[in-house]
Amino acid sequence: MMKTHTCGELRLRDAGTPVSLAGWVNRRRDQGGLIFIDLRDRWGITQVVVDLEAAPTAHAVADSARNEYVLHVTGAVRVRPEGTANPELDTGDIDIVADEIVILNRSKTPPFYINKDEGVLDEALRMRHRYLDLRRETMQQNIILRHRTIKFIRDFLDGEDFLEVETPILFKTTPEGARDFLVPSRLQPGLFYALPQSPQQLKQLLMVGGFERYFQIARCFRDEDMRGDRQPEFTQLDLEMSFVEREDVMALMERLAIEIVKGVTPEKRLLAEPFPRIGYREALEQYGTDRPDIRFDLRAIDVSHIAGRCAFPVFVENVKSGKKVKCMRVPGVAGQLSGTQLRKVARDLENMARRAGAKGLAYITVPTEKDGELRGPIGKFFSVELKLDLLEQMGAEGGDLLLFMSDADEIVYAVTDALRNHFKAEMELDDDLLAFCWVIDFPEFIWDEEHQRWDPSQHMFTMPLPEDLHLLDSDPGAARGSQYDLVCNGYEVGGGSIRIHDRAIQEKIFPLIGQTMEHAIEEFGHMLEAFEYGAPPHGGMAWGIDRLVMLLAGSPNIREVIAFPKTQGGTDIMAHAPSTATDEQLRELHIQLDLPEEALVLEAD
RNA sequence: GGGGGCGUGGUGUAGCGGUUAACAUGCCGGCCUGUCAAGCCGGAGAUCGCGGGUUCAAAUCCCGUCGCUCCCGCCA
Repeated sequence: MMKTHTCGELRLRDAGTPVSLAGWVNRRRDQGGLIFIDLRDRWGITQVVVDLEAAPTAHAVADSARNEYVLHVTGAVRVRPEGTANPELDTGDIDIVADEIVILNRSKTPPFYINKDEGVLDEALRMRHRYLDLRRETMQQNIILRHRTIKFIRDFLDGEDFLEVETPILFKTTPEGARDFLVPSRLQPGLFYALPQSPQQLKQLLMVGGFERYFQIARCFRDEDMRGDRQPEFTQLDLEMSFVEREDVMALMERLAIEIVKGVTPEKRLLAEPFPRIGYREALEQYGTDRPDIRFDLRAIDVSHIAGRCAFPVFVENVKSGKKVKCMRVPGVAGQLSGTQLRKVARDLENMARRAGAKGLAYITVPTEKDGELRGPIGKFFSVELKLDLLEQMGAEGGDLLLFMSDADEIVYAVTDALRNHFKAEMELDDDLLAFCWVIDFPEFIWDEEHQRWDPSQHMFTMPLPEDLHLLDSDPGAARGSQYDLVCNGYEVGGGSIRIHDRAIQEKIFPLIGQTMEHAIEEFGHMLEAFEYGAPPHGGMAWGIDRLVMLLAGSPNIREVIAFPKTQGGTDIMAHAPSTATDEQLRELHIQLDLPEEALVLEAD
């Protein structure tokens, strides 16, 4: 080995030890006769001192070294002279007096700073030189954190008797409902593999295969548009258990989540333990989304029974026709604003509501003085008695801004979500606070207007809640699934369900979701057949590892915790993927291109 | 498919109709034996993403385009 020690481990106790270190020049300080080099590796930084008189050859080498050069240093550990220790460095009590320095490799001047964190850097530049970006301390820490998280999960599940089993990447379309990535088969002309959107089918078949407790750190592929929390390929903790009910899986998974946080990022705090459980319907009604960030308490509250009696015609008519009037209380804001400022804020919020589909956004402000009038365009429509009812219902205090939404449910949800996200951005929430919650009682199906049929809200193998099984025949829309989603700080970090292991129930699902039995058998016949050979009751969960690590790292997006992520356009601008195939390759695959005119092969820059 | 943001020396920014295109840092050279964001002195480095238009005059205004990004659709 070229190194006797890492650059992060030498201390006072090592004084006098002869050592060999190797790493990158993080920074060089040339004093003339004395040169200091901060040598960096992934474990830390150690200061190397080179004395012109004591080691003239080493000094000459150090003189020519530059940032990011790769050096091998031989010397001895010495306690730093009185008053020159650096408390900022773990190794700051000592330095290495170099006897010999070898340049293992030189480096061009890097295109961006590796030795200091400048905050926001152009992502295209970072991606083009990702191997350099990865040298930066934050990226090193993120990737290390990712490793530790996955290691922790493996150890935990191993301790719970789970087996890690690999499943194919070249497989067949899976029932998640996203667009598949296809891989043409050379041996079977005209046929295609689909990359798995998740190992969903395979893990269920592993249960039929008798393994009882399976997990996998599995790469998954979905050909959909990107977001900050979505990549076309991403990593799941995929997991399945036999002979369990919903509570068994949830309890184990909750314990895993808590232990990950405590074991991997002990500096983080959990908002609540046990994790709160929120019904899907309740989540939509109060937060406007099925993945609420419960670190802050802005909620939409139904005030139809009050607003329906006020004199504002819109509210009265909406309530009469069965629509709700919802109210969101924004504490304090109005009290701090002048009339002009308030009207501007209200106008901006209203525009936001319109973009979310609403026709408008009514508001009132609560007076700071007792017995004051409600202000705002619709304040005058509330009598004194109604005003008191409203303020009590909302728990409103002087200076609060009350926002009113009244429209079709979906629009009110969208507005609620948009408003919450807007205020969230202004609130500077604490990233060290992890607000996990479970969202449960999802509907088994969601109505698809476009295709006029039911769609599985999770996937077609999700078992309805036992008490709702009878609804499959009478009122499928009312049937709840056994699904559970694990949400943290507004991100869905995982989800799972108890699966259907009974072919009879499975066969009821297909026609409801517009699948003919013939088609179902063609695509999923192997599943149906497997269920006929003693499939055990089973259920499981899949976690988005990228999102989980992102939250643990406090990163703004999952690209920060993925070594080589893709851009929003699905490309890798370092390696230029995707790229064209040669005619030869295409011929072997029996593929002809039929490109739209404008797509004359854009080789990424 | 749609809406928004950004693009100026290597990097991060300023400039927003007439400037020698500014500042910091980095880079190159010199000085310096206890620095650690080292310091001091000197120097090089930008056709302002690209194309077109408006104008006597464009980094600046307009249109288009490319790249990155945020969001909606899509996707759990």
